[in-house]
Amino acid sequence: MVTIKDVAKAANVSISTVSRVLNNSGYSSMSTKEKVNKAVEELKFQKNMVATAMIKKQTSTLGLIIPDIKNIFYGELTRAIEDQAHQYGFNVILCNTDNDLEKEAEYLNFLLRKGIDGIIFSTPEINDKNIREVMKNRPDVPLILLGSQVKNVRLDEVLVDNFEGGYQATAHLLDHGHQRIGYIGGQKDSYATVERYKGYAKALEDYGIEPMDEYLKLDEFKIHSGYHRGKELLKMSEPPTAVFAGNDAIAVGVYKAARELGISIPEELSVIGFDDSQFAEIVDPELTTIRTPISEMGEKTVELAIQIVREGKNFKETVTFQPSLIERGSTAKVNDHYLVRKYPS
Amino acid sequence: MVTIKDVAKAANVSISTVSRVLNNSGYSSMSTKEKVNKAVEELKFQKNMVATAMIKKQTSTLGLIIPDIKNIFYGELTRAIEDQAHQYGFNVILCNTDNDLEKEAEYLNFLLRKGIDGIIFSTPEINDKNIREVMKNRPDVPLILLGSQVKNVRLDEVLVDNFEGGYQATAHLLDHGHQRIGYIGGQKDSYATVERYKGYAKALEDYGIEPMDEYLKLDEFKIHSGYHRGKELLKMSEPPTAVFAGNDAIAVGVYKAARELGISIPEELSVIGFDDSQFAEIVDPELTTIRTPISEMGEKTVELAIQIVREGKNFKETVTFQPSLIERGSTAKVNDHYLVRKYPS
DNA sequence: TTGAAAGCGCTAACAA
DNA sequence: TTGTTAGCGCTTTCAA
Repeated sequence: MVTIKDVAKAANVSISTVSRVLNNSGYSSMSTKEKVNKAVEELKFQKNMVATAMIKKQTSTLGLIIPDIKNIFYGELTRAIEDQAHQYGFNVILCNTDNDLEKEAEYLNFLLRKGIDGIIFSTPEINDKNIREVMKNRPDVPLILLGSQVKNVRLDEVLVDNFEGGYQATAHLLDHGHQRIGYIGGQKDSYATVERYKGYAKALEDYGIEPMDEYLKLDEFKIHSGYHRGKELLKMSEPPTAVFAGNDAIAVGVYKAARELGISIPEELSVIGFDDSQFAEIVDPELTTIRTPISEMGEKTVELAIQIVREGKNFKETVTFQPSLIERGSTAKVNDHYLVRKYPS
Repeated sequence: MVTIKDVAKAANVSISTVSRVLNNSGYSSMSTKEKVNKAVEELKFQKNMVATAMIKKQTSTLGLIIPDIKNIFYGELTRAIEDQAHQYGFNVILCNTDNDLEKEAEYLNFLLRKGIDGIIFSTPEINDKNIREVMKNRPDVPLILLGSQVKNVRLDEVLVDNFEGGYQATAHLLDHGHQRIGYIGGQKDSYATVERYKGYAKALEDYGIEPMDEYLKLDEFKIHSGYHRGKELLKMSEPPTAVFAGNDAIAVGVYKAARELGISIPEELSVIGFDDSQFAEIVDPELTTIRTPISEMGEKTVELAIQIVREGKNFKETVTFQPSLIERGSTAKVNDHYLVRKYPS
């Protein structure tokens, strides 16, 4: 390994001089600069960042905590984050926790000991236990929440307006004449699940409809959840004519359930998703969904994180992005014929 | 920050004693062990891994180079790799290159300077330029190829038998009576594209059919490629009755093309994919595909990498996994009626 | 404008 | 069984 020492020897200067020209700090004459740069090139010297990290206490790496990178939503989010981090000269260490708090704690421990410069949390169920622990023991490490909030914890947060999204989705369905609208959410304690539900309930209320408990199902933000809960919904004696799925994966599961039951979308059942992930354009009919500006949120999060790292202070800022309705083929006017056929008198 | 020094002071021993009990190396009496451990607990001491890395020249982190984590195939692969790495106490730094050699070089540079212990390469088009550079300048850093081979470079490799997979896929179609079979591959120079094509061609040959250039399309391993190339294929005056898609994403694109042209799968067109990714079970009908044992390959790769890191030598081993046919609903017997309808006399 | 020297937090001889 | 000491490769005073 070529070190600064080798460069110093080759350039016939001291290592501190080499360091100075390498970092463009302090003074150095043009001629020594040239000498040093020449030696650097000849020896193909690359500064060892571990040594720098030890002194500066900065590693130019961020930790990213998510439940599962296989989940397409996190794939898109992670890509945006990694790209932006790369722009700023940072690397990201990926941590998949499966929402397991112990696993999360292990990762946290590792990240902290490796001296990462900041941690981005993006898990649906954020339990404050680990977060509080980190805040207490390592107040120097920037933490940023992406997509979720934690009760009673004040941190920088980047969110999508889930309430608004839930409202838009439900209003869209109501505007198409649907009255029996199911909601299949993710984890019960998830911020997104709760907020989207609130938007859903508010829309129903505004349209003069009482939310029915039977139409409310909570599970996980996964395909199989949508499938099972969707089946439950569709097999009811008075099934909903439309389903607001907590995310696109759940919507995909609902498609599958409907297919198996011979129910066609959107003729007999309208489905609306959330996120506008890749899934939305793959299914047939293409999925009407609420777009979460995933990339923008990822980018903003990294910018915030790096700003905090550089300026050394949390802003305790909350940045909220607005969702938007993307209308495709999975939602349509409620079909009275269907109602008649399934429930004659 | 609590350091080993603080612990030493609290336990009333020297720092080397603390280091010894921390690492369970050398001798130390039961009583001092207890003293030290107590101090460690009280102070909540965590060993700074940056300092250790500097001395040991090991960071317990691996670099993973892929084209794009948004791509569902790499999501699954990355998850398997990260999990296994975590098992061994390693972290992984994610690098998305978009197959851009310059970007790849940048990442490589970073990883090397950060002292990562090994690099896993998993990109379809592996150009040997960057790899050779690393091998030359940093022969001490383990490199492992996952999913691809590079000409004239001998490295540890973990592969799936692409030829066999291509053969199986094509034979399956041929067994169903198809004679006009299209192949839509990924990047022209990609190892997977080429090997799968060879398997395809060999199967045709074995069944006495001459491969036709018009039925061969190459693009990228992406949905839109499958869509565009699929349309080209399906709009031919004598279109194929079956398509072997180079991967599941391409197959999804073919579905879309078929849908737009009013061609139904599998009645009028059989489609077979490759990988058995999440996409396969989402589409309707579910996709018949060749299963690549993604998780197993990811795990094996990490095991190899860590073995090399620990034992300090490359084995130059090639591990090949066997693919398998997963039959679902997208392939069926060739439909003579269709042929007649579309080409009367 | 440059160099000597101390030190980041830890490990590993070596001596005691 | 323990402590002293010399580094790992770099940055950063401080003197010169």
